[in-house]
Amino acid sequence: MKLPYNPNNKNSIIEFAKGLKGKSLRQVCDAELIKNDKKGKGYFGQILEEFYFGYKPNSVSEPDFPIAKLELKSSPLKKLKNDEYRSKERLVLNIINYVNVVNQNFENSDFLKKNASILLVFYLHQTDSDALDYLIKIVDEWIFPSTDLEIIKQDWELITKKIAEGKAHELSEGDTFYLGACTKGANALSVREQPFSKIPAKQRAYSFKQGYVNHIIASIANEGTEVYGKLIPSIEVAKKQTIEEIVISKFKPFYGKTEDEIIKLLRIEMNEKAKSFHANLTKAILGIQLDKEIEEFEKAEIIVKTVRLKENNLPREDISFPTFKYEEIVNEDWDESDFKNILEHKFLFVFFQFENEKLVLKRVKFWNMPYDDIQKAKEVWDKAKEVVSKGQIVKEIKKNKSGKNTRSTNFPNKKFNRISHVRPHAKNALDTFPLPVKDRFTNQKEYTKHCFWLNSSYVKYEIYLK
DNA sequence: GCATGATCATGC
DNA sequence: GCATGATCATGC
Repeated sequence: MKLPYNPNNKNSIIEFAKGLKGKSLRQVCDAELIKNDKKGKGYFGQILEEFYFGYKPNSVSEPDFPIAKLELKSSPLKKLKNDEYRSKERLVLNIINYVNVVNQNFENSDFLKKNASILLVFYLHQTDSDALDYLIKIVDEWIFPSTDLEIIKQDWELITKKIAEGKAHELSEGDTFYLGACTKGANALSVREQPFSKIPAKQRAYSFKQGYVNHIIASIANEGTEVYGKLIPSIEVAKKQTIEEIVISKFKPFYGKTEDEIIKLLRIEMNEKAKSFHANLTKAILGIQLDKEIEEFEKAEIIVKTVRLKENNLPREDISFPTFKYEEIVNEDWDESDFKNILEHKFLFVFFQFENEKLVLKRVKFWNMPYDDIQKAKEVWDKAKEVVSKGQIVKEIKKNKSGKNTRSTNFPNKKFNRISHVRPHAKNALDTFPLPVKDRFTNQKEYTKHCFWLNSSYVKYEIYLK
């Protein structure tokens, strides 16, 4: 069959691909040829390859168009309330071959051979419609900007190092900045061998973090770049220092200083009462304008947490995460859960400590939860899911001295698990989410919003003091 | 003094 | 109006 483009010529492929813009697969492919027997996640991509570009999907380590050195990737978008587009998820690339990768360097790696130049096709995902009807929004080639490539190289090297140390089974997305090692396979049983350990490791693929994909979308659309401030000023700096080193070197001069002293040294005006005070202080120390977001943090989806320690090094408060919806958690699998997703992020902790009633900057620390601890935190999630599923949230209702009702629950508390617990996180007791199953004790169809918390003792011993 | 239940404040 | 980061209040 003669193709309507030259598969050996990059420009020809890209020009042909642009014919997809504003269309759906049903509009551009011969609908007669498409059998409706393929469903699921990879369906859009398979139809795109076979019935638009006219080649059979394969899984070789070369790019999809080997002569033109171009890899084809399609990925879903979601629409925000303000009509802007964002990536619906991470972008999954080639599977990591644990055995081979330890003999490669970045420049000759399977990863770079396959993904140095990517033809991206972004479509708008719609929950209830057929993949053939998804509207294709963005079609363009993606080549890494040089500073990004430097970060990705460092990420790739860190992943490779972990495998070379026999720790492929401990890989986690939070280990790296832009390029992650995400699990890939039908289920948790999808494992493969690793070269320096007998422990089977979960099958993983290289992936761009969702935040990085959003950045790709924004730069293709050529918009939104003015809302970012850069941490890395040039490729020369990127080659010399990691993001981690840059951040720590900017904070270090302020270690041991009080908040007031830091503000004076930075010569900035700040409202110390403002809710955003700590976020702004972090930006100011990093040399980012207060009205801008930190580009590298957004791309790497780094979660910044400011912690105020008591004199005994214990955080004054546990650390909260967003509330979870009861109706969602009962239908979720751990692997797709919001809680696991958060725990796989990279965090930047900024530790202040009370000394003579004043807050002093102690240190900053990049951290991501070790694989074993994520497994342990799953027990808290499992328990919370069980309690909601069985309608067994409320354990007891008591009146306190002032005559107010106080309920105790069966949600996992601090004693249940050393890492995390579940507690209310609401405007007040009447601020609720609907329940999938009526609560047996109270007969209520809704319950006060709750969320997962990180135990203060865990933060002290496993993050601050380690 | 900590664990647990509950709530506040700001910004979008 | 709500999500989010942060904090308070009570009882053991």
